[in-house]
Amino acid sequence: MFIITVILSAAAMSGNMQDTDEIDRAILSILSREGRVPMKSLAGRIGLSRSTTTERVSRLERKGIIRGYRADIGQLDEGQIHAFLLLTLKRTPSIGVLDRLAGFSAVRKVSSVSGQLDLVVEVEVGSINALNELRNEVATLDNVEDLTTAIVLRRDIERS
Amino acid sequence: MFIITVILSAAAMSGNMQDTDEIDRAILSILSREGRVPMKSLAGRIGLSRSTTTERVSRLERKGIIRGYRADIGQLDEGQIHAFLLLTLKRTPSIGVLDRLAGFSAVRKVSSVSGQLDLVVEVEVGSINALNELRNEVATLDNVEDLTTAIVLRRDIERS
DNA sequence: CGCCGCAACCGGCATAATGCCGGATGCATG
DNA sequence: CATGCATCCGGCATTATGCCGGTTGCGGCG
Repeated sequence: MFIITVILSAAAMSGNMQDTDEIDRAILSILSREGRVPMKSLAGRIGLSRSTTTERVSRLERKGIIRGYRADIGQLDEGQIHAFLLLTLKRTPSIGVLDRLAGFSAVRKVSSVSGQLDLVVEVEVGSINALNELRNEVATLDNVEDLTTAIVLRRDIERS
Repeated sequence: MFIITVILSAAAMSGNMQDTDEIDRAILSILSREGRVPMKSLAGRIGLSRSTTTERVSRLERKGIIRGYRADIGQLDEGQIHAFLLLTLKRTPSIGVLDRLAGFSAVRKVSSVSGQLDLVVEVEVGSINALNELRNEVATLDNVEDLTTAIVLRRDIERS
């Protein structure tokens, strides 16, 4: 097999398409910080035309590399209580539950995990009452089989 | 101070402005899931005009309640495995365990929690083998009663 | 009690961004 | 050297945005 070297108009570097190349990473880097930036200015920053940039972004979306765009919600009213909700689902791919979870502003992070658990949900609320309400709402979501709540008493180690 | 009551054209209910009212919460709920939705369609969904909706969103941004917009990236840095180690201790508190955990460079975050669990440990390793070794080392630490490992398959939500 | 200011709302118009094409280019392949 | 393919660009009709003035309901004040 020959070495596939593509010199693109002296601007882009070599790249076999396939997955994410240098340009895609630049796009992801920008969009992960400025999710609402217009395609036109994104294009300008990475040095491609608007239509090409749009096409690349759509491809990243289709491929699932960009799963969506989220507004980054700050504290609604000074949340202090952190907790983990450990969820077991009845059926495991559950888009519905994720959508609902994303709707709670208290939800900070959701991870799909292997093992008996299915989701680790990190939440931040302003009061124990709010936590209880959230807990009840999450527990009664369709497809949620089991829910364990663990309130963070102390943050012992936090890096990076 | 008097109660500021705003009756909005028979559509919205009462609400004191000040912070976030019912409508703002609707906006946040939608934007937290669809960060790139056009203002026009956002407006349509919450039942206000485009300009009013835009003004509300800008206010949320100015107030810092919306911190920004992020593209939700799937796998960004490949090769890194994230996992939660859910620890139950024989006796709590246990300074010894925390010291030992801090000694592992793979340990990213440790939270003391209430409930049946005692510690939620977030780790980041380069391979499944590394995770297994780490798991074994942690499990055999003095004072560790039980250890559940949950590998993060996918990061579904991550804010801030 | 009428007037003013304010906050929240709406609609409209010029400008900017988007969606959707067709067409060019470079490269591997038969 | 013709064909297919991936990538890129530009242009035009459509849509969204930024910015403005105008309306409405209500508390404050003379």
